[in-house]
Amino acid sequence: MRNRIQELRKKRKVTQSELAEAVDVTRQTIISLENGKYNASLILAHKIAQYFEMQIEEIFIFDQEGENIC
Amino acid sequence: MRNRIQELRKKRKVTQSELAEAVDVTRQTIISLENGKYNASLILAHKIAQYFEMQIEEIFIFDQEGENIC
DNA sequence: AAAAAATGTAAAATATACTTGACATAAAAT
DNA sequence: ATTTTATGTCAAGTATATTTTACATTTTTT
Repeated sequence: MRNRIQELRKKRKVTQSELAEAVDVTRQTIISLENGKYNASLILAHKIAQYFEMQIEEIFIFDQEGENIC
Repeated sequence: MRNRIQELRKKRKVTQSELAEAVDVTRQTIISLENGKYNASLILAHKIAQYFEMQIEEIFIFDQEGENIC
């Protein structure tokens, strides 16, 4: 699963700190999400989607149906 | 945050075990989600949404903007 | 009414999301 | 060129999601 956070954030010229504060998490969390360290929780995903005024599915991309790693 | 899993599941006459298997989690997880014990992860929310052929936001309801408990 | 299927509870274990703090480097501003 | 602002890394700690197992209760089927 990948996400378009960094892309959207830069497009709107918003800083990691600003986004972090807006959605009420640490800057560290934003960094980790942008760099694919882990996935956002549903609540955080929702807050981020609201911030960008988009649907969750437009920001978080769940490619190839079978999400298998094997 | 509440969800419509149980409602949708019953409407389609599908059992907890069946849904659990379909989205690849334990029956326990479905029970806990339906009974509001905790929130689904983003990936699970997505799998469930796909199962019901709906958008995540149509199934998981994030009421009153300020999600504050205080 | 008895058997079977579906739902629920509880607790311990593991996995993953998120925080905190301290420090390093890159980019932008003065 | 040097200060400031933005981005990144690392590690340890806390919180929350998910699994596993075993058992209890309710609902449905026969």
